[in-house]
Amino acid sequence: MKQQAFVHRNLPRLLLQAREAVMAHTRPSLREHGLSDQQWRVLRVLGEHAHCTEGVETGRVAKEAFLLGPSLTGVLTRMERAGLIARSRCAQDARRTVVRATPLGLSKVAQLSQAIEAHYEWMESELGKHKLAQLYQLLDTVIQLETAPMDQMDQMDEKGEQVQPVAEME
Amino acid sequence: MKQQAFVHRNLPRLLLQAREAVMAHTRPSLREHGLSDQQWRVLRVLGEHAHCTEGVETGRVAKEAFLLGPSLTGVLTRMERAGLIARSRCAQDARRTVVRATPLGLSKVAQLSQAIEAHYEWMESELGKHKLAQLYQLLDTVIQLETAPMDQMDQMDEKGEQVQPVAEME
DNA sequence: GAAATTCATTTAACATATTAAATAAATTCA
DNA sequence: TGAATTTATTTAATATGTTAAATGAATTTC
Repeated sequence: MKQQAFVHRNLPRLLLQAREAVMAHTRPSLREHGLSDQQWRVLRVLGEHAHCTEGVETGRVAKEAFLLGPSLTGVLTRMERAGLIARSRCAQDARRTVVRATPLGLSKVAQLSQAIEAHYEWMESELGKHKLAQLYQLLDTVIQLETAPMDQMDQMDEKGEQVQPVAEME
Repeated sequence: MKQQAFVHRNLPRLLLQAREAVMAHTRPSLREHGLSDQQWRVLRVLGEHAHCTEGVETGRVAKEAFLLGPSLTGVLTRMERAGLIARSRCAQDARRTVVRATPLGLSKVAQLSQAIEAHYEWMESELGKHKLAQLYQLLDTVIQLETAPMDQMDQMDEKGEQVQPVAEME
C-alpha cells in the first residue's frame, strides 16, 4: 500500500505558489520597465519614503524590501548603473550608506503603482473584499505565530529581532 | 501631506514573509541533515514516489518541487555528489533522465517528515484546525484565480500549462 | 585618549534562479 | 526513408541568495 508520510498540505509550497501566481500578473509590467522583482521592491520602498530627501539607509531598505545586505549591495550597484537610484555616504554616521530614487526611478514607481493598484482592485472584485481581508489576517497570524512562538523565546535575542529571509531569488 | 500610493496590503510580500516564518522552523532541521531548501523539496518529491523503483523523470520532479529545469540540473548534481540520489537514463525515452533517492536520501526523508509533521500538529493546535483549513482554501482560491483568470485566457496555451516559478532562491 | 569592541556595509565563495541557446532524442511529415 | 519539427534536458551567462570574513567607522572601556 502507498506510504502516506504527510497528512497535511505543504504550506510553504502553497505560499510560494500563491506568491508566484500573484506576481505572474505584475511581472510583465516590471519587465517592460526593465526591472527585476528585487529592483521593484527597492524602488517601492524608496517611493514610500520619497519625503526623505536625504535618502534612506540601506539597512532600512534591506529590512523593508526583505533583502539581505549582500544581495542589496549588488542590486543597488545595478540600479545605480541603470540610473534608477543614487547612493551617498551618511553625513552623521559615515558607516551608513543612504539611497534615494532618481526622477527616473520615481516615475517608474508612479506608473507601476497605478498598475498594481488596479490589480488589487481586480482581485478584490473577483475574490471579494471580505475574503481578501481574511487572507491578510490569516497571514498576519501565521507570521506572528511562527516568528515569536512561546517555545522559542529562549532562542530570541532581547530585541526580538525580526526573522530575516533565507530563501528567495527573484 | 504624505503620499499614499498603495491603499492595499503588499500581498506578495505578506506571502513571502509567511513562507519564511514557517520555513524558519523547518530550516534548522534541514541544515542539520546538510540539506538546502531545494534539496529537501526534491527529496520530499522522491519520497512521495518511493514506490516508483525505476525513479521519477526530472521533468516531473521539477514540476512537483517547483524548480526550473536549469536549477534542478545543478541541485541534482550536488545531491548525487552527496550520495542522496542517483540519476539514470530512461530506457523507453533516452531524452529523459530519471532520478531516485538512495537509502541515505530515503532515511533523511523519513526522519525529516516526522519532524515536519510534528510542526504541523503544533501549528494546528496553536492556530486551530479551522483557521488552518481556511488558509489552505484561500490560498488555493488565489492560486486558481491568478493562474487562469478570464481576462488572460488568450495568453495561455491550449494545454493550460501551470505557471512556473520565476522567483525564489534559497 | 588609545585599545578593544560594536556596528554598517561590502567582499568573497558558492548555491540557486532566470533566460536564451545548444544538444540530443523522438516524432511528424513529405 | 530522410528532412523538419517537437520534446527533454543541459550548458552558458548573468542576477540574486546565503554564509562567513573583511573593511571602515563609531562607541565603549580602561
